[in-house]
Amino acid sequence: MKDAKMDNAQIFKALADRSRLRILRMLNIRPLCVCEIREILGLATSTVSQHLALLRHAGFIYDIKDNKWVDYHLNRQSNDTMVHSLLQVILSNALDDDIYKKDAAEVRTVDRNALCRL
Amino acid sequence: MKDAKMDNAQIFKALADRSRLRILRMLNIRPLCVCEIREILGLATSTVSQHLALLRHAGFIYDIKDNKWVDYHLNRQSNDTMVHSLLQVILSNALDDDIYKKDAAEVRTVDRNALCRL
DNA sequence: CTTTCATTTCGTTGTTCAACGAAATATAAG
DNA sequence: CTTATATTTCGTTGAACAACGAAATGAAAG
Repeated sequence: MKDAKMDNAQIFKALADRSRLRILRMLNIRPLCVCEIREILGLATSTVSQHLALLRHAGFIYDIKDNKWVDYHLNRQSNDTMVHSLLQVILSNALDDDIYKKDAAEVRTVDRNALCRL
Repeated sequence: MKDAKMDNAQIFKALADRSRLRILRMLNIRPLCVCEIREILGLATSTVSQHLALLRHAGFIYDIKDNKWVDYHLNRQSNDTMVHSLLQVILSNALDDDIYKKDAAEVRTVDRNALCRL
């Protein structure tokens, strides 16, 4: 079942949060599971799950159940031109955000097998 | 005095509102004063003024005092690459928004001399 | 089948935000 | 200078939102 087409303003609302922008930019490096994102952002699991649901409804990401974990992927081929263009803008301006470098480093070193014992 | 450089998320927050998106797209047709925008959006003058202040702080628009009125202009040459790209995206997707056609027609017919007697 | 564990959903709480009208400001006209 | 008018600022109110922990779900492991 497909997500209903979203209002322009709702798409921007999905992006109007620092944590969600960080998530999108981290997913550009590689797909991540909820607990990896939780670890890097330092938020409660339930909060991260909420953020991911919001981004998914807006069409920016999708999830793939992989036995134990749920992997979240960037939706690079959105058929919504607004979503597609906005994703481009966000990713190409990642380096302007001071926290991005730190997040990127953590994405590369985080190990889901070590940390997912909440 | 220049506006301080804004956080990425704050820039998106400025766009995360239906009325503000409508304003940006209307200003793409021609500069407008507060009371013209108030008339088209059907909001209180103070509310419109607030929206305009927000968009101005984020760098999307600027204002020019013109004797009786304050004209708001689209800032098409922002030196913030994020702001510049986002404006492009918003304007080029205007036709996807159902209300845009109606707003555009009103922008072309509204007469500030007739309506600015609040 | 029961336990374990990753994730989602639910209910709550404090904060942010959009809206308004009233008061303040600023500027043009009389 | 005084009035009129366009806009901004202020204070308030109700709605939306981000955060949390607890409870529910669902799937793999024992």
